[in-house]
Amino acid sequence: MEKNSRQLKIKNTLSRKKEVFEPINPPFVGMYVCGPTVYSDVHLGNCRTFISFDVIFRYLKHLGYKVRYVRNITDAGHLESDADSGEDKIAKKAKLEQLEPMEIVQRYTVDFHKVMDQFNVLPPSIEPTATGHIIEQIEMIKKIIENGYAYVVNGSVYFDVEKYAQENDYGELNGRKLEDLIANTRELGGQDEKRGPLDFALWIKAKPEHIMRWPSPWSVGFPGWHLECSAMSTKYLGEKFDIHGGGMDLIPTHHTNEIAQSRACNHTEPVNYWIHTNMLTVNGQKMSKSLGNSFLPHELFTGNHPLLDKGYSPMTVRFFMLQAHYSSTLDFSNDALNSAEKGYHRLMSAIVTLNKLQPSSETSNFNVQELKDKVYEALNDDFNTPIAIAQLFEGIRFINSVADKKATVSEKDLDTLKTLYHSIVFDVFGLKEEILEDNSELINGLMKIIIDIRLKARKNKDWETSDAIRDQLKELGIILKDSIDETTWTIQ
RNA sequence: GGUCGCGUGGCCGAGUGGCUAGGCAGUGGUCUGCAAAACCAUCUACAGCGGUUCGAAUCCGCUCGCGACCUCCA
Repeated sequence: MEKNSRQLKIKNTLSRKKEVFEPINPPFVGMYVCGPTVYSDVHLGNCRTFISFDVIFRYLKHLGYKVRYVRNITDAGHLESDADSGEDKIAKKAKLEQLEPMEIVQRYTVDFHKVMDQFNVLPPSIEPTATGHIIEQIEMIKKIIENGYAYVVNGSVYFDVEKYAQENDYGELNGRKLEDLIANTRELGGQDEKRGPLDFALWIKAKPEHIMRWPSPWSVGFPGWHLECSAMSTKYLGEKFDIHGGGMDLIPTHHTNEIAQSRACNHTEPVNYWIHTNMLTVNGQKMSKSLGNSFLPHELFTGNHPLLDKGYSPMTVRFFMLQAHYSSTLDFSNDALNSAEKGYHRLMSAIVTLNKLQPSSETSNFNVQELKDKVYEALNDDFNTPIAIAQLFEGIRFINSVADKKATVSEKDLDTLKTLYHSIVFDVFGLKEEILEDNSELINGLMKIIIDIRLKARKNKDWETSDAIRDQLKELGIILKDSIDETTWTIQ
């Protein structure tokens, strides 16, 4: 393999270029991803982001890096609007349902974990919560004030963007000029406390009716949304760490402000590589809660949604997402999901076939090493899973041909193939076998008896009986396949 | 309005200067009692116009269409 293709390259939002990945302290890698705000069910767009970063996490580990992956839970401070005057999302929901805010947080955190588990997303190394880090956030605000980048008004603390922008490039992540940003700011009510239109809250004094509140040097109140990520990433990954990720809709405000806060506090660029995932779309439009076109995971799994013909399994959906690059929009449709379902089954059954394969010759009539190189080349090129999958499908044709005795494979190549498919498909892509594995003695014994009876019927050309057995088993979800020398079965 | 991005064959979706992406669907064949699966072959492309180049889906310009952000959103 070329040395080039061995190196992992990452598209960095900061530079807008693909850069060779060089961790600060190899083999350690610090990665922070903005997690969910747990005030309602996760929708599928969120899931796409977490699945994308799960693959990135898995691949980095596969390459031998020791990754500390921090993904937060936002359980306070996320307001309804960015005017810093709206209600806290959690508190609002709590009021609506007459529950403690922490009951809301608990319910949707549990639900979130359950969905992540269904998608076979690995838990992060650390999953810190905003409410668990109020002290860290207060300390950070103190420093920012000391450094002169924040001011206090009526018990609330605001970040001074214009002051910051005098010495720093505020728009370095979103590529916009300060004047343009200011020119495009809408006049919003409730902003009278802010000096500049781009200033944002670090600490917000709680109104009397606000139920989520903590004491601070400035007021009894709560932290601003952007602050938690800066405080927690600094605490667990240091003032400067390797990778920060999230959905691309976080670029213009959340991540831009995160950088500003961190720099204002620690005087250093906090992140080397920014990775942003693109949106999931429905009929070409961004899937979002406010547009009402979002799917909940369980609606997708069960098919219980007006836009869906049927349900699709978590692994089908995961595979579907991996067939597109994380940085492209991905459009949701029944046709696309159906194709993905079939493709996923083709991949999985090829692995079952591969597991049973025996070396058939001293040589292989397929370049297995080249296949392996191409798969890694693809993944090293900014985690290009669609290309890697395409390569795996090239290999599947070979695997099936060997099984059909139309091609040969050497022992060494067979080993390489098995290792490649297992490590990429299961370890890196995080896919798993969904077909029910029931290898109990009883079932296997029963199936052998049934297949033997049917075999006799077939030898006697009693097609009526043999077809009846096959049809009735199919109704139970057991699929029989007659090949030349044997009949195999699978449970679906 | 400002900033940015996109437009690929029936559908999804890679690819950024010259070599078949891939999946699903279709067509023909092999295999098969049939079915399924599999294998082989094969069809449908690069929004439009102009430019650069020996050569462009790929670079540049214009036009048209779509989207994202600028308001909470992964």
